[in-house]
Amino acid sequence: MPDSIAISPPLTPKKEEILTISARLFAQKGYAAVSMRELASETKMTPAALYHHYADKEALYYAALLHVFTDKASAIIELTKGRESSETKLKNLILWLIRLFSRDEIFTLLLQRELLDGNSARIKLLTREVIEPPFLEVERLIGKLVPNRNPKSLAVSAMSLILGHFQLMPILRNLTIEHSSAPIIDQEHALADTVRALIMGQSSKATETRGAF
Amino acid sequence: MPDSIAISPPLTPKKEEILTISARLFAQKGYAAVSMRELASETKMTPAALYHHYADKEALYYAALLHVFTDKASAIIELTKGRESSETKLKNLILWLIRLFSRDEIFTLLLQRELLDGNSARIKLLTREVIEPPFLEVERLIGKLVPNRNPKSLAVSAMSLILGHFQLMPILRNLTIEHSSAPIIDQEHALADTVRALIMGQSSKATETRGAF
DNA sequence: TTCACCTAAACGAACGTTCAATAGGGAAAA
DNA sequence: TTTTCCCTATTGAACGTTCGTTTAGGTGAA
Repeated sequence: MPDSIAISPPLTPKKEEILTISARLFAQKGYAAVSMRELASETKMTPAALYHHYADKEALYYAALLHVFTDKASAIIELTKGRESSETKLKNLILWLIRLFSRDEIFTLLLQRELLDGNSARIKLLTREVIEPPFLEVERLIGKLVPNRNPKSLAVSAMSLILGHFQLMPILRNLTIEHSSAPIIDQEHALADTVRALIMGQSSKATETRGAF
Repeated sequence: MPDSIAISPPLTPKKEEILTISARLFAQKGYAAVSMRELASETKMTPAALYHHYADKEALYYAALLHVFTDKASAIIELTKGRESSETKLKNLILWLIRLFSRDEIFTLLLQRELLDGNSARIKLLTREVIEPPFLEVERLIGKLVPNRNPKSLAVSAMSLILGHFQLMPILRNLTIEHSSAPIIDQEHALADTVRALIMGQSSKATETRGAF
């Protein structure tokens, strides 16, 4: 048994640093708008040194995607194994899912860009590593809690609501909404309440007590 | 009084053709991934001819944005002036909003890209011309129909749900969902039912009769 | 004649990428 | 211990291509 658990990606510290910085740049500006020279400059290397670690720009981009996406949903297992009620599990799962996006901007940006420009293989990676695990668990809990409705379409709606919320963020700042001032943790809980209301099919008073987004 | 109503953009047919083709390319590949030579080739001109009509690439891109976004939400006036009940108005408004995205892929792609890369001025354009008009009307109707809840946060959630649904589309094809086969008009109504259920705070049986997405 | 519209050709800059050369550090040989 | 060797990591420089853009000149309708 090896000391380290992560044996799948044998990343040297240097490679890890490259991928972290590359992921940030690709997330902020998009694939086509980032040059190898800029990546080299940010990682304090020459372009030629970059090519020693990765065959070309696309390989570097894909490695950065893997670095950010792989095992992103692995923490789900913790949430589903507990002794809590299904209702509590769903609540925790939704909150965990929301924090996945709200607390990792680079991850969220890369995901949004991949949804626009990802080819079939990359969309499959995204589905398998990020979306599907929480989706299946949400669907399972809905089947238990709200059996008279279609769990699949309801789970899709829940994911859409969460994703759409973060997609809409840049516009919310222009809609004269008093949300921005609220602490992040309150915004997370408010969104979680809305998602739960959508699933349970009843208005939760919590959205009132917690205020708007 | 001129014959034509649209006096704001005095677009020649040639310019209109340029903008239509440019909007398609920018929507499909993104600003940085489209070259002036490609735009010239698609419009059957030389690059230099393109520069006769637009000062530079950014001006052309912004003009294409204006062409696609401007007055996109003007049809709302028709929906709000009628004699129908507020409930019917809301229903029609939601359906109209959904069709805005589902029946104009170029518009939807440009909007999603602008939400990622748009600067402050462009986000404001997007807000003013596209998002805010239906948003305010949805908010107003919610205030009438569900007065005990926060209209603003509920309207935001409705918009998020719709936008997120189309953002999630590429992944739905990988989630083994039986939705894709359904006619577009049924998908539109199913989504509309979900949005109304979110607003009215009750599960609508319609999502069952119409099936999943 | 004029002027909007177009062309061919080229500009310098930036792009992705390659290559020969070299520095550095640990293992192997002396 | 010292020397040799080797391999990884890195460099400066350059390759050819494509980029956004400009220039000088042409064409055809009013």
